[in-house]
Amino acid sequence: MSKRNSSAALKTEQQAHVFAALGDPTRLSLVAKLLDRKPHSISTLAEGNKITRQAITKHLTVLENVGLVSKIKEGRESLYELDPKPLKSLQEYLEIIATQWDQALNDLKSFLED
Amino acid sequence: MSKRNSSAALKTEQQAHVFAALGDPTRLSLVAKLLDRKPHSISTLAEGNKITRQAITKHLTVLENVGLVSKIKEGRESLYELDPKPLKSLQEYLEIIATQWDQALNDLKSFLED
DNA sequence: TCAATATGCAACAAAATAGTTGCATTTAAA
DNA sequence: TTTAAATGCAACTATTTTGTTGCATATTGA
Repeated sequence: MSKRNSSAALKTEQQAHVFAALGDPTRLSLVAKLLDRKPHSISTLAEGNKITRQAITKHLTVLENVGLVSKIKEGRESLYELDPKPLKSLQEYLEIIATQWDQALNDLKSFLED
Repeated sequence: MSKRNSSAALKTEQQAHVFAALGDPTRLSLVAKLLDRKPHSISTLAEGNKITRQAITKHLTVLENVGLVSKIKEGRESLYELDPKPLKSLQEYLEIIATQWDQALNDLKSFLED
């Protein structure tokens, strides 16, 4: 079919993984904490949470597996920082969807005005 | 602290539910099929899928629970159609995030240019 | 009315998730 | 060199998810 080069044209499968990674309140709040684009240690990210540090580590691994965060070992701590690419991709994906339904509405409008 | 009235200011918890609903390849493909904004029966939506109709029904229920689709019973069939509001909300949510990280980059830039 | 179509419902099983606890390892600091 | 801090790793449990099968119910059409 049509050829697209933008990152928004990734397979549905891939996008679903990113959606899934964001589909947990704990992980979404972790992403929110990382929005300052600065590296945060696991301990820092685990602060204030009700669940254990180990659980937080697992969530960070999930985010890392879909490329939403990257991990850098520095001294005795592991620093995580956000990678905006997958989020950008999702944004574009939703834009495409929005375009499609706007198109559907316009088609309907044209039809009704006929 | 700042007050926002847009639907993008919903709780993280709520957004996470929508992300989770989209975080499954089968469900995401169902949403794609519904993008024409027309009502589709369960059988129609199940066509071509490898999994059973009953499984599709469950996925549709998940989508319905987060408000992404609505169900209308017509005769002997159940018609599902897309509701774009939650998707719009997600889009705005991602836009806010994008704004935040752009801001972070600008702050960094200003700092470095100092 | 009878048969085919479209769903609904419920019980069940397998697999993935989310979280915990306990202990080992590595690094920084007193 | 001790101690405290930050993680890593593994085993284990509980819950949720995903999907199946079998059967019942409701509708449409010949």
